Amino acid sequence: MVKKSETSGRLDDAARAGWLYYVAGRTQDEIASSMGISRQSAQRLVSLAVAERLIKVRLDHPIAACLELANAVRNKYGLRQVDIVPSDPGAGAATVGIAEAAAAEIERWLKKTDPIVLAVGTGRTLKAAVDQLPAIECINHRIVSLTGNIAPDGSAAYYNVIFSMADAVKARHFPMPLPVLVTSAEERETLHAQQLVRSTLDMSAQADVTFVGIGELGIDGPLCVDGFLEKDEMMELMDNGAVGEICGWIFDSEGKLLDNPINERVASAPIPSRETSVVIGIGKGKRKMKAIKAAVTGHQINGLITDEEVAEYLLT
Amino acid sequence: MVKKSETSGRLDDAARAGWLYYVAGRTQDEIASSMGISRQSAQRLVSLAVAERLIKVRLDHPIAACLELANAVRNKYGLRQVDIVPSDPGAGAATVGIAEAAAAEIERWLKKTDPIVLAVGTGRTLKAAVDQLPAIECINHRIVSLTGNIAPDGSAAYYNVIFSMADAVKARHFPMPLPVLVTSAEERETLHAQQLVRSTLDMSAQADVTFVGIGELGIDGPLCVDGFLEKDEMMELMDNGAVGEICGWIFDSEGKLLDNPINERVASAPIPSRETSVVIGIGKGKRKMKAIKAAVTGHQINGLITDEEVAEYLLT
DNA sequence: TTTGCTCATGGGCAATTACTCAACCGTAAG
DNA sequence: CTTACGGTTGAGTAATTGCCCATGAGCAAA
Repeated sequence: MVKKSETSGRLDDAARAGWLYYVAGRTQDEIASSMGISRQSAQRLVSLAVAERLIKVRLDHPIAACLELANAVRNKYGLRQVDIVPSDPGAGAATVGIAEAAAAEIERWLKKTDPIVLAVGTGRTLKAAVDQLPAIECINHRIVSLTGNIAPDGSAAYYNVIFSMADAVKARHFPMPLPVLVTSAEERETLHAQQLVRSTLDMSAQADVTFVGIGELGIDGPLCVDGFLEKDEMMELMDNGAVGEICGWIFDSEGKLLDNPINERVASAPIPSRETSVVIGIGKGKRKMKAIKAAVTGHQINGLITDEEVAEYLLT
Repeated sequence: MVKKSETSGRLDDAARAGWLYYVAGRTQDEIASSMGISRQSAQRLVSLAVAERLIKVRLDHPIAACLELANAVRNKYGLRQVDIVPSDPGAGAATVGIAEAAAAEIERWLKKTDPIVLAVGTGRTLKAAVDQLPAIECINHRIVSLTGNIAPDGSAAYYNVIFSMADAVKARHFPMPLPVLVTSAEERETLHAQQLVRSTLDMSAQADVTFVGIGELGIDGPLCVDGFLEKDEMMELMDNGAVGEICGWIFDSEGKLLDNPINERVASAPIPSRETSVVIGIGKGKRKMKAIKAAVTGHQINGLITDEEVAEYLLT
């Protein structure tokens, strides 16, 4: 009781201070005196509210330039939905902006009243987006993971986003109790034949909407950084024309899935049908340009959330 | 074309600047140089984005709703201070939450360094609040009771809170050595003329801040339960339009003190001026709704601590 | 009880932001 | 051509905010 109530009491104070500051527009001095604390403490509470992600900021204006780019990209590649966020010239964090936009889009789907199946892939950008989600209750929806949640070392993979999502969203969650890569095509068959896995795979195939991160290849790409592939395996893949991956499925610059030993070992569910559902890819930045272009060219995805920089590249 | 596109172009710029500022977290200087404008112009664009409500800020915490309600109630009734605590739909205890909030507010006043006079009324809620107070030493302050401390049967009234307060707070205390109700207006005159009573009454009139419980009428209300009024007296009062009481002072649904024999026998000090001091009423729950609405409507109080349920009722 | 550690606090200061004011630009009316 | 006006700009300045640091309270281990 003591420790708990004190901690949450502090968060309550942070929320109150943050509200007074951002919503009511008071200065930190006013907040301090009205809450009976020092200005510095008020400042700390406000920044705590930000750090704890209690404060959500969203921009409610279609910036003309981004809208035009989005239209052009949608038409050129025949996508169902495109969101472009402004590029941040100063650069920096790879998920600034795009995470908020993706969160807004996820939220839009979750707020539907008709029950939906929402599938999620993996990736740092998607994780950042999910972290932006507010608390939502949507008990009618089901959320299913396309990718396994077990890393090469046997631990739960950090960037498996479905668990982060479960923190914020009250809906039924279906993780995929598999490694991301298995040792052989035969092992994959065996594992996928299990009843529990089978039903999750079936559900993912019925997804109404899917959010996936788009990963670039290279020794700095997620597959290597997270230890799924060795450096030399990666080099060989790239020599064979691989440029990107979604949920571990590796594709070439045409967006065709490669017919190689790695893809035979990917235990992820297939990317849901682009005919019957909306599959939204998320990614931005120079390093992902080629992968994104390939994904939209080969129709691995039919929706895209990215930034101006990538959008302009897609239009060249 | 010229005027229109320039205006919307300006809004676009504002949106972009606002995005860079709030979402990307860049400084106005950085925004200025990246957009090729002066720092002042960047600042203007950011504030324009706020003024045009392009920037939506949301606080993702249960307390946000309470703060919104508090603001609305404060504005609607012209109150100086409003605190709203979350309603606890499940639990029944009438003092859950509100007591802690009231205690925090009392503490805030007691921590002031300038000497103040703090007046207290009576009531179960106020008692519960005072029980939440930590030990404080504030020898510069004076605490004065508005109500008598003698019950109808001659015992010390349990819900006279000043004695509970004395347990926790080291400050000079001034109880009111009177019954709550006397037998006639004449007796009240006589008692109030006593030197000791006189000086306490004078002090209460100078209160900087006052905390009072708001009591509902009815045969289950405090005046009946504690034996101050008989059932038939209560029925008659209610027939005459009485809906609530503060320190025994009975008022109608407009918040006007009733001109009746009961009020002539109330020995409590008058409620301190709402012009010169802060008078904070405390109460929550369905049964007190009418009384609370009357009290704020008739400006018997200019501050309020209550719960969401009552706040919503006050706004209808 | 002492010691060492963590963490919240408030003071102080530098960075950042908001506001005021005079000047300026383009336009339209006289 | 002049004048008045609405709106914008940059400079300057006051207000506000972010951050570092010394301090002290609280607490657990010795």
